[in-house]
Amino acid sequence: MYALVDCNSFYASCEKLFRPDLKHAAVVVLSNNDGCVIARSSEAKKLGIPMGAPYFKVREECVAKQIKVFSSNYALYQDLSNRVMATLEEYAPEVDIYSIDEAFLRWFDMPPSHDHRRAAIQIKNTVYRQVGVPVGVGVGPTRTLSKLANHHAKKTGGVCVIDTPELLEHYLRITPVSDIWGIGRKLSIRLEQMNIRSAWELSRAHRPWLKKHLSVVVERTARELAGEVCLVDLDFEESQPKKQIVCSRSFGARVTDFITLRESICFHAARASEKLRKQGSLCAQLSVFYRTGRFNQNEQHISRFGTAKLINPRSDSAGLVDIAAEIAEKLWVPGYRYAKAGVTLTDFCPSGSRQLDLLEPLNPRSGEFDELSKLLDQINGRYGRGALVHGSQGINSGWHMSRDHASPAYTTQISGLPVVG
DNA sequence: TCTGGGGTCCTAGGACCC
DNA sequence: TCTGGGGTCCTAGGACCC
Repeated sequence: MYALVDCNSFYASCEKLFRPDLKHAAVVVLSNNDGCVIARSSEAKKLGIPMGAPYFKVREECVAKQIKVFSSNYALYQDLSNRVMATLEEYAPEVDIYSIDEAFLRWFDMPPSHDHRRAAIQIKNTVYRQVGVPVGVGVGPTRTLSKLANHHAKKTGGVCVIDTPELLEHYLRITPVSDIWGIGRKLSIRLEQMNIRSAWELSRAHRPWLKKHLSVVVERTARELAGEVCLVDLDFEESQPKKQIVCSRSFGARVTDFITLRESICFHAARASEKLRKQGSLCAQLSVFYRTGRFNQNEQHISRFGTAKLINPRSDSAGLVDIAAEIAEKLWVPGYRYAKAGVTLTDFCPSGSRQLDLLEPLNPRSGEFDELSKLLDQINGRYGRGALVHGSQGINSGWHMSRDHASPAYTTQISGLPVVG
């Protein structure tokens, strides 16, 4: 059996945790740059604040309804997430952390006397007691069914267990296809056109037909709904290294000059390479993009994207920042109000097994760059992120995001004055 | 005026191989 | 009039997830 544990309104719950005065208040949390609503406490949901709403459109409503608004504080959320996951690991040796606020547990051979419901309730209560974050627990014979159970747990007191054929049929019948994990907007429309409206109908649909007309993904989902395990359990073994690393941000204000834009690109490249080194990988491809805002009808839009393939895979900050800056320059088109920029690293290999190029002479200085990066990581590890940066990232650059409603760093330290390199 | 930031997997089609 | 039958690998784009 699988159990899916999911934190309720996670970011909003985190903000409430250190503000007992807000225990019963309506709280919303905004995305970076205070752009959209990305989390709502149950009280805020009841007051009708929609998920994903642009903040400027609901700002007045929030004031009128006395809803407390927070900018997102990811350092806080990650720290609390770690505490939740550590608690879960006491309960099941096999925990697959699926996102910042949810994890799958795998239960083997639970004796019939030990009922799943009791175990789920215990997990829910323990996390709340030890960390203070409310969670819901869904239990089922496949991951897809544990997700489905978790979805219904919100209406059944925080715990929902699917462990008999009768319960399985019941929950499948009352679940519309659009609520199934893996069935998004486009697929639900297509399934409904095919007269498949409930999870029950999908689980009974003709499999080869699903595979032919939709995809293997839908076919697997149908099997999982019927109770057949299809999703591989690789993730339970060890945490897998990422296959792609993206660092991007919207600007606090529109950017029109190349210098500022390049500073942001260098910043993202440095951060991406830091993440790359942290997971012990090298990358063989680096892409840069920047674009104007997507929503303003009255201005010209442009989107720039460029990629460099690296003959010798690498992970050093200096080199990757350089390459990113070079691409950014080639892509530059003046005269637009740019809204967002980012860097993507792909094509990874483990740093221990660097594949050298047969024809390219080995750069005798590449080792120095790696040493420099190591030093950079050590200094930033000790004095806080951003203590030592590349000059090309700029100082107090004009593109950084606004966070007008940030909560304090309750559990995490913020570094002191930046040292400039 | 102001609309997030990450990820994964699959597919189709093209280039190439024998 | 007639023009084989297999394969692999790579990439861009789309769908999905949180």
